[in-house]
Amino acid sequence: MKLSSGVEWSLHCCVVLSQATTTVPAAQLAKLHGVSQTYLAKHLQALARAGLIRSVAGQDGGYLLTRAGSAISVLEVVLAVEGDEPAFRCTEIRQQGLLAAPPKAIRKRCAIARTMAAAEAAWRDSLAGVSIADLADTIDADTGGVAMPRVRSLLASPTSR
Amino acid sequence: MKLSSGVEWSLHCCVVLSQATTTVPAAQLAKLHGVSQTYLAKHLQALARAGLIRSVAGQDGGYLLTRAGSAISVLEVVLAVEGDEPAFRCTEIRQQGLLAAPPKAIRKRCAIARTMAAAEAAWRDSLAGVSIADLADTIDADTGGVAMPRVRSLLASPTSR
DNA sequence: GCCACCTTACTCGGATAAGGACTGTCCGAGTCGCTAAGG
DNA sequence: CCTTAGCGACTCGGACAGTCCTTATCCGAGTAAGGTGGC
Repeated sequence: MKLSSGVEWSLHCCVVLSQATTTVPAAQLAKLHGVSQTYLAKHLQALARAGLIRSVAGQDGGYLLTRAGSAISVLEVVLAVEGDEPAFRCTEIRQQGLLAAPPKAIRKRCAIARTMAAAEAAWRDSLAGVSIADLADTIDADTGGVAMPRVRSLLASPTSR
Repeated sequence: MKLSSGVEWSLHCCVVLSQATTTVPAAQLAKLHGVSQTYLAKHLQALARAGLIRSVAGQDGGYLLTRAGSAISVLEVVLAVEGDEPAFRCTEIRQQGLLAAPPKAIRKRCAIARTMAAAEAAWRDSLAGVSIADLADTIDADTGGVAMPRVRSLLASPTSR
């Protein structure tokens, strides 16, 4: 089990975008975080397809959040990048081989699949309870109120544009 | 995010092993579930390395649980197959690029990493609360008490041996 | 002075290679049970 | 009848290819802003 590195990148980018008052190009987001510009673009496109961010083409274009940071959960970002398919996929082993279960038992979902699904639901609930704004607030608090003003300052500075 | 199919196989095998009174060869476990014999062996070896099952070589050899099914959690099986590394790995993006955080902020772990870790902890807690014996009981209940006796019967029959 | 058009530069978007992990397979080393011979 | 040595077959264990997904990259289509010429 491994999460794509794009999840981390996307979450950081969403926090930055939540501080922006105008569009931010993908190239600038890449420079701010020191990651591959072209590969980050791929993940931003996934976020755009999911409707979390919106793209503006042409001069002075870039990306912006479609909603307030407080209205976007971490779960939405993770699912947009990773896909909404469950991590555990039941292949119905119980219907194969010598142990093939009688049709009567097929009424209910496989107990193992239910157990794994319950765990994944707990994971999703945990992520659904945290918003992008919460992340920004926490990061700001961790740095004594320095981080977010600095982000806004860098976004406004024309040098990195 | 995708879990290895070996997780599903291993869990089913552990349920079967919890019903066995003697060793069960890997080949038989594969036939019971209709899966690849050689590939299943790979995952069983992982379970053995984790100390969940023990291998017995030679004639009438095979695998057996090292503990009672009630003393083995689903989480242990999943971690044995998937590895105990967390799904989300923080690469410390906050220290890279133009947004490189001041050293003062490095005292605490990245807020994003903490959020992801908390969700993963919830996932693990959920899986840790279910044992192999619980799975066996649930499967048995789902089938009206037919499944587990049938497993024991097939394990005892010499035809599949 | 105002408007329309054009040029320009910048942006995203999808199509295109390289690497690594999961999936699947094979054969060899080691071990236990059975057999048979000897005491 | 009991012990013991040898044989045989069965078991696991690690080493070896195939395929899919993640990672990384590139160039082309589209678009908005700014400048320019005409009215």
